[in-house]
Amino acid sequence: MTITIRDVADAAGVSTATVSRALRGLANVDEQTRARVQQVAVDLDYVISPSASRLASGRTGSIGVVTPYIARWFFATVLSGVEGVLQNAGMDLLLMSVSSADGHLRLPPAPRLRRRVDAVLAISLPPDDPQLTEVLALGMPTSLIGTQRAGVPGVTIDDVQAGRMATQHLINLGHTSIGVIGGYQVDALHTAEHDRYRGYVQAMQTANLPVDRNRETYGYFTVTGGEQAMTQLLTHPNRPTAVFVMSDEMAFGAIRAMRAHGLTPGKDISIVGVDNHDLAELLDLSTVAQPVADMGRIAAESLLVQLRTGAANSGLESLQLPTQLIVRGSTAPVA
Amino acid sequence: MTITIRDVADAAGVSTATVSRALRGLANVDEQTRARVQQVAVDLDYVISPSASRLASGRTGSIGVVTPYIARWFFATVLSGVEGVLQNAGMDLLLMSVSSADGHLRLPPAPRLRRRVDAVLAISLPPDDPQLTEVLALGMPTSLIGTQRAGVPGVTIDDVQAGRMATQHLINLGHTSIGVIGGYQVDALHTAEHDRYRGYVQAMQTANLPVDRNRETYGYFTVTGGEQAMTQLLTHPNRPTAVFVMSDEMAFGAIRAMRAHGLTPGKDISIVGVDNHDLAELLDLSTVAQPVADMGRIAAESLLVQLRTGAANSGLESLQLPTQLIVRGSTAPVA
DNA sequence: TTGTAAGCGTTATCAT
DNA sequence: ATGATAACGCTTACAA
Repeated sequence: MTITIRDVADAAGVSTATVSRALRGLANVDEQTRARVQQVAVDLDYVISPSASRLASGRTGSIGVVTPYIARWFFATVLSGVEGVLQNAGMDLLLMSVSSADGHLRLPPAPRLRRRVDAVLAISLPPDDPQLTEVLALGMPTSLIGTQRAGVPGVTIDDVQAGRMATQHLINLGHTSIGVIGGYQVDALHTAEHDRYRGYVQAMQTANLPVDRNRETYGYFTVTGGEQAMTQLLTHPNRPTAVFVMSDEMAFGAIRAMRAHGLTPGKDISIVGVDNHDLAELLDLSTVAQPVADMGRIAAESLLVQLRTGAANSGLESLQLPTQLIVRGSTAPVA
Repeated sequence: MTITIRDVADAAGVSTATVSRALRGLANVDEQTRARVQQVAVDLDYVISPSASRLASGRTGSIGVVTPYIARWFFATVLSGVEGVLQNAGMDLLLMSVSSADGHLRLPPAPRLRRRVDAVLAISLPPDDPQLTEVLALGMPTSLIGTQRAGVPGVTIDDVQAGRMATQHLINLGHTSIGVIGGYQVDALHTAEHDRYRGYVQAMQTANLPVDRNRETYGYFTVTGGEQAMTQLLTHPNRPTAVFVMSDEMAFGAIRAMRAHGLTPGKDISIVGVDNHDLAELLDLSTVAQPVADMGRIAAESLLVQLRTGAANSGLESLQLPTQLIVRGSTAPVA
């Protein structure tokens, strides 16, 4: 019923081995033969059975993308970059979310990944995350996006620099009382937010400005989280005149909080975010732009290279992409 | 090296057949035996080979999600709903984007889907799209999200009603000169935008208001597209006093265009969108909310049912989820 | 360059 | 309830 390599072989008058070689573009196949086989395959509307191929070859031809979120801008944008590259390479993309945020108790990714993918792409998993550790223990090529871990290739931006740029921008505008809205806890090691915080501290200290932990809040990288964090800052005794927000989405929330308090971004308090979200321009938000889709593309390509090279986690170390400060109306000289 | 069902069978002192039954929870297995087998499997850290299982059973245990976009809010949100359900059901999610928007000439989905998934979930593919037709010709269970096609189960909202609600809201506010920003071409049959347009026309005609095609523009469902469309409307001889925009993202662009012209949403021109995008509230945008993540969840669940029932496209017809008008500051009584 | 044939690790049929 | 064993459809040494 379903047509197999056997049928193609018979129709083309060759062996299944030759069909296999011809169709996969291997060398050592007479071009005449190859052409004939290809033609027959098309005529018969032959489609290879991935399962059989995988079983026989040991390769799955698919890569797993592990991400804590799907619907958030950063993750969706990275994912779209990854998808483009993988589809182009003829690889299957197995999408797997890890995160109990939506209530479900999810199985750890490692067991779900075993034997079903050739490589893994992990988006913004904290480098010390035990789930990540388990995945790495699987021993397959792995690439990290947004975070760094020794010995594992990946793509990030220079988060320290991003934090420094954003903060320095505020300092340059004359601000001395500068607050921070982070994600969860800036103390976690090696995460993007920690690095961004370090950049903030560097800039402040270089300018001999006080780093006041009372002006540090967390917005959980969500709009509403940012709104709450900003509200907290606004109700603080001596509120900051400027705030470095570690993501645009949180900054959007912060802007909303300001409006609720009758305050105008840029005019009353300066706000600078990170990402250059699609809507940052619309909201006139100053931000440190990062090439999100490119991060996905490049990480995916690096993974394909690892796969071809055969060497797991070899050679390619962590790559840092450039960021760019984009000044808009949400930041202005201190009154 | 890699441990197989054979190893488990030997260690448990049973045949591979029994191991297979025991581990899959089939009936006709002594519970004592099952328990022992399970224990051995755990001890040996046995993981089934999906390829072998698929080859032998003919089922892939994975479903393909076909979408034109990944990074756009609606699609990413649907996708996250789908992913949650599938992961919960132990199904693999194969993500496949169709769209030449990012430059790549992509292979049609049907050949890429054949023999590698058990079912397909298509997000917002026009019902008359030849690619969709090819996918359906594959004869596997398929579910549509956001569009309807005779004989194919799916989940949508009542787009006619959505268009009517939005428009009627503007009419209720006293507007008589109402423009439209659609996606591509509202003439395409059965697409969401066509239905929304029909709803608009219904409302206008019921109110004895003129439907002026000069006040119909297209924003390609993007922010910048919406901006351009709005700009076009604004530079029109007699501009509308209110605009029904078929998606929030386009509405965001429209708002930006208004600002560029020194106009304020709600005050100078009323704007109502569709979606209730995460940032709609922030931008004070009135909109017709649709339960996007739910659409993904429900469609995925319906697909799982089809898979279990075994009947392709049987029973379950298209399901419509309720929408809700959310009134915010971007719509106000006509001056 | 091409063919032969032994796997690859399950599932499922048919006995027992 | 359990066991033998024939598929499942391809890849890949090894031969020729």
